[in-house]
Amino acid sequence: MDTNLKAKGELSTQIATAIRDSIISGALPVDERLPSEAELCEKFRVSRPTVREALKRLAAQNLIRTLRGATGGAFVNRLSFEEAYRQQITTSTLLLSMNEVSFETACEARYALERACVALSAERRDADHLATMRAEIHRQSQPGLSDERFCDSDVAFHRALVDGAGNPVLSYQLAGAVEAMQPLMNMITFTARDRAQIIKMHTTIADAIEARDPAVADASLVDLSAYTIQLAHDVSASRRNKPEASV
Amino acid sequence: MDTNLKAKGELSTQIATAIRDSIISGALPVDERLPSEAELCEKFRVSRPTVREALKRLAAQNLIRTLRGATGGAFVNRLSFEEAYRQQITTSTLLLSMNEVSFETACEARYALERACVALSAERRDADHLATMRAEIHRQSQPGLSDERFCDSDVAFHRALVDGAGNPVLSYQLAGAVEAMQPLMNMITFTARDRAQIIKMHTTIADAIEARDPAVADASLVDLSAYTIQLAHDVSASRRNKPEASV
DNA sequence: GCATTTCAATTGTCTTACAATTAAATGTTT
DNA sequence: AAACATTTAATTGTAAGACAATTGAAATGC
Repeated sequence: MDTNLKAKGELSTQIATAIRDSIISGALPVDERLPSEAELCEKFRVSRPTVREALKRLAAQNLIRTLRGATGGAFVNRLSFEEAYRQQITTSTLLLSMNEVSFETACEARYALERACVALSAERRDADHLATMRAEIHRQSQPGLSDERFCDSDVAFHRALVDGAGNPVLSYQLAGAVEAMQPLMNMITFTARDRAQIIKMHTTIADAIEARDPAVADASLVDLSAYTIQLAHDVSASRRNKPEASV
Repeated sequence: MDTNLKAKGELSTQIATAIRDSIISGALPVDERLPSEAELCEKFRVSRPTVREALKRLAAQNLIRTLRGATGGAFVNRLSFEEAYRQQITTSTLLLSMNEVSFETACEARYALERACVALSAERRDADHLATMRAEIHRQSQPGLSDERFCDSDVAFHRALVDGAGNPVLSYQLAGAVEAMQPLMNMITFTARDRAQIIKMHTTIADAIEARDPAVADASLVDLSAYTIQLAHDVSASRRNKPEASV
């Protein structure tokens, strides 16, 4: 670990950066224990609160975990795909909510990325992925299902579709796109008729995946994309006509 | 801001979570000033170092920025696409380096995602994107270019290709995939012959984008993907044959 | 040999104090 | 009166020391 800090910005920031660099460069391998806070104070010649603020920054990025007790301390975290998923979902969600991204733009991105997976998924999906997709379709067909549950199931369906590609990097990238869309999707209250349409398209996709037919799977995903955007248009149009009802 | 903390985990974590929830829910809008540290101490009934650790966590996620001075304080940050790019790149880089993702897997993901953009890019690219692509191809053709600069230019080329789709969400998603690959790409030392091949493929792609021909652009991207993976195979094979030279 | 207790190391939190920074208020000079 | 310099107040940044909480390991007792 390099204890020579660049003379720029606040101390806690500099220390956090120095440790982060050591982690990224591999100088501090996964599960390695960092020096205790007291030792870090000596190394960097700063007080303990300053060191702690630096460590909290790293903890917020899941780069380290801290344990109390005799054998406690700060340890380098392995950034798991699970944690990366979560981070990406929250980042994507904030990005969409803070930058007034239109539904069309987000939707286009989502389906474009998802189309990148279907060909691979049609080739490689195993029985589990297919079973999950069928199960979610069945869940979506149940009459009493709330809108929220329907959307959850929708996400699960597409997640299985993406995971079928068997590429964890792809799954990680898609997680943000798909899940961050959910709040926007929830704004569209599906009617029973809409649900029937969507379930039909899901079934077509599942059939194509089962038949290992990438072309049909891709085509039906394009249909679903167009239909979703059309739905959004209809909703926003009806809201413009009846603005008083759009509370 | 909800000052009722759930009795779980550490105080600084709870406070950070409470404030973060307020930001995500929109209760604290962008550029809103948070209460001063002293006020937060009173609200949450904790000491100032604890409040500060919580604020540092949020600062590490770019959720807030802090300014010193009379009118200083912590302000809610607008999460810009730029910052989201950077976060995603570091996350993706760590993910790839810590989880022993194979070059094939990462490469497959990257090109699959990129293929999702070319069709849109062929439709929508403007003169600037095309000019950037041409300029980078020209740069790549220069004889004395170092391997590192060549890779930089490669990234810039693909970045322009992706940006041509005119969808910031897509650009954001791709940034991580493309840039995180660079360290892996750097492991492959391109020979002059390899460079000529790659430049040829880049030219084919640029021509197709200029002609607004999605099918040809997609096909040449597939070629480039296959060639890159082949190169990686060759490199790893030659390393297996001469392990003593792979220091 | 096993269970219990004690202990020591470490992080979590609190208190108090002071330094650094910044903008506004105030005073001073032209 | 206006421009400039100074002071002041608010706020974050850093420091030092203390104590509490936690936890594994060592010492102790049976």
